[in-house]
Amino acid sequence: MTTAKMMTVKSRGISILLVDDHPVVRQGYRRVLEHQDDFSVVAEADNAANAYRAFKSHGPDVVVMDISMPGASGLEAIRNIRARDADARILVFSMHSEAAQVKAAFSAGASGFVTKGSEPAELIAAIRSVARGEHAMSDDVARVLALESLVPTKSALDQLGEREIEILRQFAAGHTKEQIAANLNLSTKTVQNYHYLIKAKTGLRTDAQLVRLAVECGLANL
Amino acid sequence: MTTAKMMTVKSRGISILLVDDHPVVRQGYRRVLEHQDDFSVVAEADNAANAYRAFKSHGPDVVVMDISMPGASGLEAIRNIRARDADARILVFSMHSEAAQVKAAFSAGASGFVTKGSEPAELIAAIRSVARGEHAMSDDVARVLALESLVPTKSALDQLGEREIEILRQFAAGHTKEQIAANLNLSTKTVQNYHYLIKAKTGLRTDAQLVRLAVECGLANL
DNA sequence: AATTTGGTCGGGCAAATTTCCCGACCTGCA
DNA sequence: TGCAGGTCGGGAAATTTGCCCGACCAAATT
Repeated sequence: MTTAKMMTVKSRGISILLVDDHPVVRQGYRRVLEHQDDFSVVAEADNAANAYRAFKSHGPDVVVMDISMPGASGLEAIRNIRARDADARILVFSMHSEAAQVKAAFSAGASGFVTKGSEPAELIAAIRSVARGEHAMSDDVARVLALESLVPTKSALDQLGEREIEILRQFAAGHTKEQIAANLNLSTKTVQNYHYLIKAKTGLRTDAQLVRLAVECGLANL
Repeated sequence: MTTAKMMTVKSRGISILLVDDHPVVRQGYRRVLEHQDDFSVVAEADNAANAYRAFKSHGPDVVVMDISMPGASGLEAIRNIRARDADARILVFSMHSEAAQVKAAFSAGASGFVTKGSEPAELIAAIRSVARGEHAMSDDVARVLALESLVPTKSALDQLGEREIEILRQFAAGHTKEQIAANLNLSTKTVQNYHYLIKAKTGLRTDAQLVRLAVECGLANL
């Protein structure tokens, strides 16, 4: 819709904002990307807040963002950026390729999703795609998503309700059932019941497995 | 001891084997490192087994390795490589900087430890150091290690016995107490007692917190 | 309007587990 | 020789889990 203003800023290349909390990793991407003649990394950020600031001041064509960052979720950053500019093109670049995480990213407003397990060429192609206003994802992500759209609900997480997910998140974060109950204004018994329900629905037996599930699905960090 | 053979291979630069399970990340490092005139990345590997093979066939001056890899632990890879060549120089390049993980890496035979949160210059300097046969670590790692050598036993893990650590590891991996008991030829009761003891010693209350502790200390992956 | 569906919230109760405390064994060490 | 500390498990009370149930409410169906 309002792509005109973009055009005025730069006529030939694709300007990129890099967001990742690891300096060396950022440097690496920067070199990989700048090896392309038409790419130019105009800014970097190491957290969600700085990403938003950098986006405001540089208005890059594409934001390449690692969503697993300390503090505010990368999803938050995506929402913030999109709230300010509904035309922003954000390509998330993640370690994992859980269907739930991918969906969350897209529904937060991302235009693409590439895993760190992809070949550099895939990343580069994806950046070109989202710069063109298209959506893009790496092959492995597409496969996971396709597979889970065929098989009823393979992802184990979307068979969980809103409340269950919230409790799982807090549980994985290390909170006691009493703390969770207090946080959500529930009785301890209810939290216990949810805890049981979550295990029943996911088929998991151990609390440790629940934590791993939560981490894999991007509900918890570390 | 056997540094002579190294000398014959290349007389001027530092040859490097890159080990990381993410292709794009590897590409990034490769570019960062090859930007240095005297560095040359002679091989890459995406897991522990390939790392060992690549080391055998290329005999690089320095191995730069991410230890958080799927399958066999990176620590295992370090031990394997050092078992074959006690002179091998391995620089581990990790996300975390937990004292326990750092110690584990060094006792496995690593020559250096740099976190991904470090500046590229630190990585480069560290590679030069270990190539010279010295030990190296990034500032943040040094700080963590120094701090924990000053404070009695802050690291929560070294107050745990051998057996307790093993049980914590298996527990964090998602195994049931019964499975753990079976694996170690113990009664379920004993495993329960250890589980209780671990929580008592670490001051942790929740199973989820135990998992996080284990992951932070490099006992478990993911 | 009536009903079905599904998420949320919690009580109840038997069975299982946790929480502590205890004793026994073995090893290294002073 | 004796003590400290890691390993292994029993016992008993307190707590939690596993599973089932009913109640409420909101949205979707009929």
